[in-house]
Amino acid sequence: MDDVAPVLDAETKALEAHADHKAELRLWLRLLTCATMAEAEIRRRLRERFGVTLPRFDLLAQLERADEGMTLGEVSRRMMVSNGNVTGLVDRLVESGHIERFAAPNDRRAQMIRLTDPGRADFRRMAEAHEDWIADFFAGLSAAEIERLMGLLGRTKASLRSAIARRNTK
Amino acid sequence: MDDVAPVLDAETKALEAHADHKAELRLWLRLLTCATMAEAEIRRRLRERFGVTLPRFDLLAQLERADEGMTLGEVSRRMMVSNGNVTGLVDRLVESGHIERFAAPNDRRAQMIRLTDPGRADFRRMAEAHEDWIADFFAGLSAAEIERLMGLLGRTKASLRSAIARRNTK
DNA sequence: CAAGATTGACCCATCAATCTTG
DNA sequence: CAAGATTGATGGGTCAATCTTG
Repeated sequence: MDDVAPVLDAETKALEAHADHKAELRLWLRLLTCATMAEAEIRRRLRERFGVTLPRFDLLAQLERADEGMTLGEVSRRMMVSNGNVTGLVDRLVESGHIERFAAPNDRRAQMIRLTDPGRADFRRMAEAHEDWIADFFAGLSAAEIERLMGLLGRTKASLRSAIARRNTK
Repeated sequence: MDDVAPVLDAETKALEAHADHKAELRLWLRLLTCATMAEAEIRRRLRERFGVTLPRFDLLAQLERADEGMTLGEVSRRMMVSNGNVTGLVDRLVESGHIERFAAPNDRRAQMIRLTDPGRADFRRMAEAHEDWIADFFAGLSAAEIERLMGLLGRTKASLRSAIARRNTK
């Protein structure tokens, strides 16, 4: 017994200091793989078939249902990216003719942007193809499986929110 | 009836040309949100607590169980990023002292890299914290839920693979 | 010629600093 | 001083071109 006890103690100690969480780690890697595979394929197809990048597509999507246009700050908040990032994206989308800048009424600090007519037409084609691609990505799942996955990912999202909120209090 | 039929026809036509796939689209957005939230939080914590970026952490992780080192090409394939990208990452990790370059035996074209001793020690601390963070992210799910999610994501991954394979044949 | 690595052009992302306006 | 936008430094990603070596 003398030669066994130290090993058990070491394992117990390790378990207290740093418990094993292989199941969660494997789940995270699988979730990440699915998201990365799909996103890479979307980028590839947007580039190949429409000559556009995903961030540009995302910005156009934000703009599509804002007929009056939006300020750059609003785009930045909705896309959850930095202010400076939006400035550069907007520069390039103005350059390509998809959107146009105009001054905000009532606030001389703010720039607003909106889709041009060709920009809107171009985006509609892309959005339609995009929706078809996504449907194809999940074509191997039944409607019931899609439903269950939605539910579990909803629970995951809530769990993530809590964990991220906990961060700032430790 | 005369005023109803045209509407039905229009809907039928739209359905044929471009079926509606809202459930899949919502599922994709939710999956993407989960992955993005978790990844952003991991980047934030790696930066705040260890002063390291996620790509650097990923490269160190690839290297950890290759005591003999790896070629840059092998790292590139495993991380699924381009060759040129790896060159830059390696430059910065050599600069910070985490890894070292050496010439491959038997092939004078190839560069190899391996962890330095301090690099390995640093990575071990990060990896342990990383595993704890992930466990915390999924703390709101039961073991059974984790199991079901793993299964559904496995099916999703398979569906994605098929869809991506289908791409090149259309 | 093909494969390993590097380089340069470009895009996307962050942050910190700055300028203008409320 | 706050907030909206821009700029510059830095890091990470792609691709195409190049150089060396198998």
